Amino acid sequence: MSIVVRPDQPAAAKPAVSRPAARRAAAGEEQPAALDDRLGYWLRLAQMAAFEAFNEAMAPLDLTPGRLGALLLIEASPNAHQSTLAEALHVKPPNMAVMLGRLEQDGLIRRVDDPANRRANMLRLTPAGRALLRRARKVEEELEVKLSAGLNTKERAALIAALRRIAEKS
Amino acid sequence: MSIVVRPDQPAAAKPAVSRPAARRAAAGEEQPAALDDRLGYWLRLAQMAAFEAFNEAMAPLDLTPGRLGALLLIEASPNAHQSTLAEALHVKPPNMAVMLGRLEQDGLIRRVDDPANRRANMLRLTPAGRALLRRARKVEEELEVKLSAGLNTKERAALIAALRRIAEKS
DNA sequence: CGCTCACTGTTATGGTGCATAATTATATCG
DNA sequence: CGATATAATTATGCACCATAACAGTGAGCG
Repeated sequence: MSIVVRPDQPAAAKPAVSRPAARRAAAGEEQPAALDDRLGYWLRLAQMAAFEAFNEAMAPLDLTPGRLGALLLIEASPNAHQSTLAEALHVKPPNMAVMLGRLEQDGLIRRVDDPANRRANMLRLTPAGRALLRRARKVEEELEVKLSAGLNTKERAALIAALRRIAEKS
Repeated sequence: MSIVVRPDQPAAAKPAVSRPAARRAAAGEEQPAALDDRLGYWLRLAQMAAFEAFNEAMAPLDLTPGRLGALLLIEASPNAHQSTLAEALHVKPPNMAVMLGRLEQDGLIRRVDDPANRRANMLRLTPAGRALLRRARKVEEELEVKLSAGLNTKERAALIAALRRIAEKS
């Protein structure tokens, strides 16, 4: 992909104005747009591509990253409370509530009153939820393979480690 | 961050950091959290962290990733058309229009009629736009340093290359 | 006990980003 | 000329996310 945009017009007038001499020297030719060696920029584009691929693959299962994340965590930690889940998924409690409401309506999870704390709900997968999760895992594996195509195992691990360091910065 | 949620045990010991699936498997535990060795998952979290850091740093300049990207591209490619810019930034034309409208209102860019095509606008930075860009570059550099802290030059390059490959998959 | 305060979850509400559809003006081509 | 394509814009709707306000419950303390 090209970052530097070429005006349709043969640009008779070069900028001639102050163009910060960042590191244009390395490119040798025209000025690089200063966008394509930015971590944040590629992070954004990569995430968008991954998101799109995910949606496409999971559409038949009616799963979004958030929904799948919730199901996975509920499976891994049955009887977890909503607030705990919300924190783990970086979702605000109000939005967690509506999302779980939909999951429950779809018959994928159940909310069981916690006898030890009648304010709280314990979350559990229904059989349907478990079944969906099995299907999702297959789809997700293929997706992961596609995403990390071109990366060997070691590169992939390094990538995840790097992303993790960035993510855990805040 | 911990992926496996423990509701009952009040997380006696701090969950510490998440544990890679491999280590868990070696430890004989059978239920992996299944979230923390996913490219898509960490991509999302890293992007969120980067986005947050960006917003915080750029708030005084009233810049978003999109706005900054537009300014940078306009600087690099003066007289570019809106549609070209929209494509480069992965923004739909309608949204590009309102965004550029705001940039123009803020006195950062100008829309000049293209004499060769009276439907199109040629985009240029105003002096104020150039000035803001100078400030933004400084902020952005510090930000980039923070983001890639813990990564040496080579690792950073590898990370960007990997992200790029993912982004360009679609 | 009764009061206050913290917590769990929920609903209501608003902003923002992004997408599509429709509109206007211009360009291009048969 | 007339049909179709392009560039930009406006209008509109939706999904996501955040905050605020609320109801029900638990827990500490005089």
